[in-house]
Amino acid sequence: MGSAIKTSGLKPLAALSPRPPGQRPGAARYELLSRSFFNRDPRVISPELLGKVLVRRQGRKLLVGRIVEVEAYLGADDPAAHSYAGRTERNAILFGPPGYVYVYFIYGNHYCLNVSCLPDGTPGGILFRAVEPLLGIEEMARARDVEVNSPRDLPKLTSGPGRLAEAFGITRERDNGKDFTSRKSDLFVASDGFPASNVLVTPRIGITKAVDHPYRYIIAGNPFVSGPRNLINLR
DNA sequence: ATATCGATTATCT
DNA sequence: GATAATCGATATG
Repeated sequence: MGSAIKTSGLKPLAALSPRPPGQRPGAARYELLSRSFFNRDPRVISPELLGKVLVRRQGRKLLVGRIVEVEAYLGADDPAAHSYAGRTERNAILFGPPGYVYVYFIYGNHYCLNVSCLPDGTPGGILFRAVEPLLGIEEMARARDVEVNSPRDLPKLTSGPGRLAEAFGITRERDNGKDFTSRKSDLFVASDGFPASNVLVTPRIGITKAVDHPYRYIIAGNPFVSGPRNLINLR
């Protein structure tokens, strides 16, 4: 506590995350993603999720981040997935209908945000690994207790699954089970018309099982992608 | 720049 | 009792 947070005047790295021509962040029109969008294989959804925006309504404030990195997790075929060993109380959301928020707590410290995929009864999900902050940067900096003095500091806010969860105030207690496709929800995903480009597929990171599968999807070159810069191994 | 390590707790064996 | 879909700090080149 107590460390000053200076964000006044800071803008998102607009050059690196272009919007539709002439559109400013506050003017974005968000189009919700549908239930059927998530009712598919997470490996098909993942690249389409890149470039979409994650939105948190916080009272009057809006927290918005451009999705730049996700990972797909499957069911019985995927030893790295939480659903691999079958349904439990913790992972129940992954076995439910598509488009719902799955949050888990890890390493005694961090929350991670996922969305359920595939039809009711078939497990699968997508882990949100990094977003580029667009709106609510001051609020994110406060939530992270990070000092942002230059654009170079911005990745500290939302680059990494634990970081983005903290920046958006995401916890299991607060958010697990929410409908990701409802505007009534205070946490949802939407399209603002920005088309994802330069999508690259790599092996997933931070796991010890099934490390060979290329199920990590990133916007190549985007500075908010997490992990070592060299971990952009093509497969 | 890369490598290693400690923190801290819910969940599962 | 061990592990974990992580992070931040420290050490070393």
